[in-house]
Amino acid sequence: MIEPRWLDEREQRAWRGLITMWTQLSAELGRRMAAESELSMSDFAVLVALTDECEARVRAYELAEVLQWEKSRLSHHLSRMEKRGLISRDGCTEDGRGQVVEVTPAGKRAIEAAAPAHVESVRELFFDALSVDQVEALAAIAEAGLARVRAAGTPTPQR
Amino acid sequence: MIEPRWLDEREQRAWRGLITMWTQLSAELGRRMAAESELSMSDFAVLVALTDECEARVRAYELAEVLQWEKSRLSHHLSRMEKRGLISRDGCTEDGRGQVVEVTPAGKRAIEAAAPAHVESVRELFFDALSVDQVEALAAIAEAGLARVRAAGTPTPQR
DNA sequence: GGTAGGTCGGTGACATGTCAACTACGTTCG
DNA sequence: CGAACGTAGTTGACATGTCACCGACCTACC
Repeated sequence: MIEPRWLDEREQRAWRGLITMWTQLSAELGRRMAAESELSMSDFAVLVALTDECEARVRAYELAEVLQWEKSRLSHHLSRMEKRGLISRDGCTEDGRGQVVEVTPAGKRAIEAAAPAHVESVRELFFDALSVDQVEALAAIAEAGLARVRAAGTPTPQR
Repeated sequence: MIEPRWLDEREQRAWRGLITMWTQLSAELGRRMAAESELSMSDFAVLVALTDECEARVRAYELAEVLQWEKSRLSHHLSRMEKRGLISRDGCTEDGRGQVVEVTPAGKRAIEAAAPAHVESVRELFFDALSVDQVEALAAIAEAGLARVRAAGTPTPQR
């Protein structure tokens, strides 16, 4: 067995730092979101995706694409959100297999109520700690990393 | 209601990029770890924490501290790992409330078998995409962000 | 001694995410 | 047409994580 290329000290710092930072940050954002609204981070992500689109009605597979979620996860989550009245689903006329997802008025109200505080939190907990250069660097790092994962990752999980 | 300070385009790019990159990266690392060993990423994290310590026997609250996990999560996870024979727990003689956690030989074998491939994956999927400067920048960003979250975050979740 | 309050850890109910399998429909090509 | 294969989405079993709460123990302080 070949001795693996262990992480050097610098990489170790970056890697463990990234893990801990992300874990803590997303946990805290989630707690705040839950405390101040009736939404979880996942609910929020779905509503953002639905609201971002120009079209009000979005095909489920497009949603999965945008969110980069497994179709199964999306299906389960949409069921829960539908039960809570945040979104609605209807069969698709052009494609008998398809489902079309739409935000309900209640869903729209929910995200509009939650968004401002969430953005504030993201700033307070993260961006306020960074310089403009660091933000720029982070964007580049994220893009490079993502490209790498996409290239090397599992050919097709259950999208 | 004050108009919130929405994210500008640069921040948006960094933020969404970070979310997607991290989600995909950790998912792929998890899939690989699961495919090539009997461990999940969480199991691995626990074993690393236990193995990193100079002492072979570690108090549970120390583990929670190092991992930055809620005590409840740790307790559940240790139960599962104990059932699978990866770790063992014993009452602590100095403190009647305490538990002392220890890696079993099977646990040691498991992490030693899993670690090389995991490091390779982390390199292949992430660090190989970054320059030395970017790694340095990332470490700084992670540290700045973490410090901010720690400072502003919820005073005491259930650690 | 005793009691108030903090700390360590566990438990149960529940929310969420994953995988594998399945149904139903669409597409291609003989 | 129709068989074979691909795609959209759902389902159920299960692993994991969270919250609220409990119980045992420790530490001060009277």
